[in-house]
Amino acid sequence: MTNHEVPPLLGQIAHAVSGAIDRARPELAGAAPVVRRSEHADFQSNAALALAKRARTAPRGLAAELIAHLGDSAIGAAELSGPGFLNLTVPDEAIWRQVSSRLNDARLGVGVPNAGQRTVIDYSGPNIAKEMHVGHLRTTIIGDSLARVLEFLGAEVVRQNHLGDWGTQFGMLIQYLGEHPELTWHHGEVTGRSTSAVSVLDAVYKAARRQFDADPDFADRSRARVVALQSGDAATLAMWREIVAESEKAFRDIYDRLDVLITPEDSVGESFYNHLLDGTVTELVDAGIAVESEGALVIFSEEVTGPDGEPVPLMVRKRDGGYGYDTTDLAAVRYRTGELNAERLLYVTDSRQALHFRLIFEAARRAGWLTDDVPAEHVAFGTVRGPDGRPFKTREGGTVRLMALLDDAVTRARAVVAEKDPDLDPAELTRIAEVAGVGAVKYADLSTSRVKDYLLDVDRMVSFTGNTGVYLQYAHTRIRSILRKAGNAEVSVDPRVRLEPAERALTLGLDDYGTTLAEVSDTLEPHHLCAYLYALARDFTTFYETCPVLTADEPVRRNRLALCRLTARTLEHGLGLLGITAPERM
RNA sequence: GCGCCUGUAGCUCAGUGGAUAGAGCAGGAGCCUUCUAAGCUCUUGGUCGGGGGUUCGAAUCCCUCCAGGCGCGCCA
Repeated sequence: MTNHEVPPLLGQIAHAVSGAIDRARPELAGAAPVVRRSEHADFQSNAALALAKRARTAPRGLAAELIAHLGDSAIGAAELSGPGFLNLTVPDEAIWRQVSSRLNDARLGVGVPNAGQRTVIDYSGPNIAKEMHVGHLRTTIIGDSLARVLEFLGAEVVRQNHLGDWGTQFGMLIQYLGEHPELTWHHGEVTGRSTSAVSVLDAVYKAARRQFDADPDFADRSRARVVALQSGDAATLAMWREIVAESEKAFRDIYDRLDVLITPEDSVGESFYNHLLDGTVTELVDAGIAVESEGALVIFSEEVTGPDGEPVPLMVRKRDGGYGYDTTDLAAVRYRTGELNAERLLYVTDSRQALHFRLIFEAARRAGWLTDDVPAEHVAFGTVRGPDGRPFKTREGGTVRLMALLDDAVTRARAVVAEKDPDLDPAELTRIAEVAGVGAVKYADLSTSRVKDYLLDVDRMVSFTGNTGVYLQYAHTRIRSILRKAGNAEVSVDPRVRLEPAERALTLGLDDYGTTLAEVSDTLEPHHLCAYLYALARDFTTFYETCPVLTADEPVRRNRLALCRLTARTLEHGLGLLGITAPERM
């Protein structure tokens, strides 16, 4: 196994066309070669069309010049077509060698363009003592996939789970629990998969809220409890810590089941920043960025105005002297760049917070915590809606618990799997149903562009036909089946074998993997990876239908086995970067 | 009022200024003595919200209008 990058053919071709441009028209040196995959050949270059005007010549003539200057390159054949397209074909041998090199590389020949880039990703961020619901699904799944992709591309990823673990609501919760010692809410005391300490706490919180609104004496005691918490009263803090710990156990169950990589060590909640808030505010005041207004301390935006035409403020310190989330987020930027040495900051939250982060980033730049070479990006995503187009809710109008959604998906997956293969032993059935059900939920979420509202339809997700996570898993198991039957032997490639059309499409697709991952890194859109893997699985299926593997004569058989192995590895790896398991059989 | 986002087939969605706008689902017709039929083949279906403009070329870039969603100081 090697461990170095295998440059994609597309890049090699682009380089060759660039060279031709430089030689044919030195005054155009450096112009983009505009090379793409093509329906009419392996690749096409549209450079002549784009450059004809600058070169003061007809596109077809310029295209012909480029062909003449291609010289000795990776290109096998270049053909002039239409108004000035260059149709470029790569020799079969060169394509087979790509397969061979990738197969022999531990990283499938993918490079590390993000090498060493310290990237802080803020995602998931559930609230302590509250159930995780479908609203947390997107941030958790998208953030986790991005973390995996960036990490694979060499970035030093720092996950930050910005837990909602601080605030006045804990006063009433702690007070209520203290007044009701008969309540059982600890992890060990609560049984059943769909109940947990946090679901009990969620209910307790609602009860506390009701009493808070109805009983002025309790409200007073709760306010006193908030003061006790903030001033560090030992007993109150102990209770708070217990609540946080119990909640984190429940989150852990969800994260385990979702198979996401975030760990307790990544939990850096709002409370963590408490000791940094005073310093943060002082710095902002000293720099003249934060100013007093109506008794509060605010930062007025220099870019955005509100309904009254006045600059929109960030609330740095409330009139009552307290700090809100604006201050916490400012402190977090300062900490992440100053202490964690972040070179890239990502925030995976819903799109409604777009203005908030715009203001935070603007203020952080003015304060010098963010500089031009440290990009801070709000990785926004749309609202989760139900099949009726309205925000996803239960029939009663409540939020849908994430664990209940997963239970539902897995239960339905189990029914489908049992129907497809009635002889499956129960343990295997359970395993496959889990992987298929959870995979379906994740794939459905990751496979559309983030920013649009996301329509969550469990029926559609677990129908398991067409463009779903299961299609990819199924393609992978079919390949594994072939490889098992072939004895899982080491494979080698004979580059002299002629490529069938289906093999050609598959190999050119396999060559695009690293390019696709780089695109995900640039756009922070995991759906590009989904689309890539789906196309790859389709290309494999066409190959599977038209090119027999096990019954083929040598050396065709060996080459096809190599293609199977590389496709299986690419699918498995790509699914892995989406956080989806690729089982051996299903 | 201002700002951000969205508008592509009946439905859900792709679509880096390039050749005939693509998938899946749904509808119609077929394919299992042959590597897993969770699959495959064929087929029906489009004024790319409307109108201008830039360009040899626009779903894509610019302007404008329409429709929907979200946001705009003491909740996160």
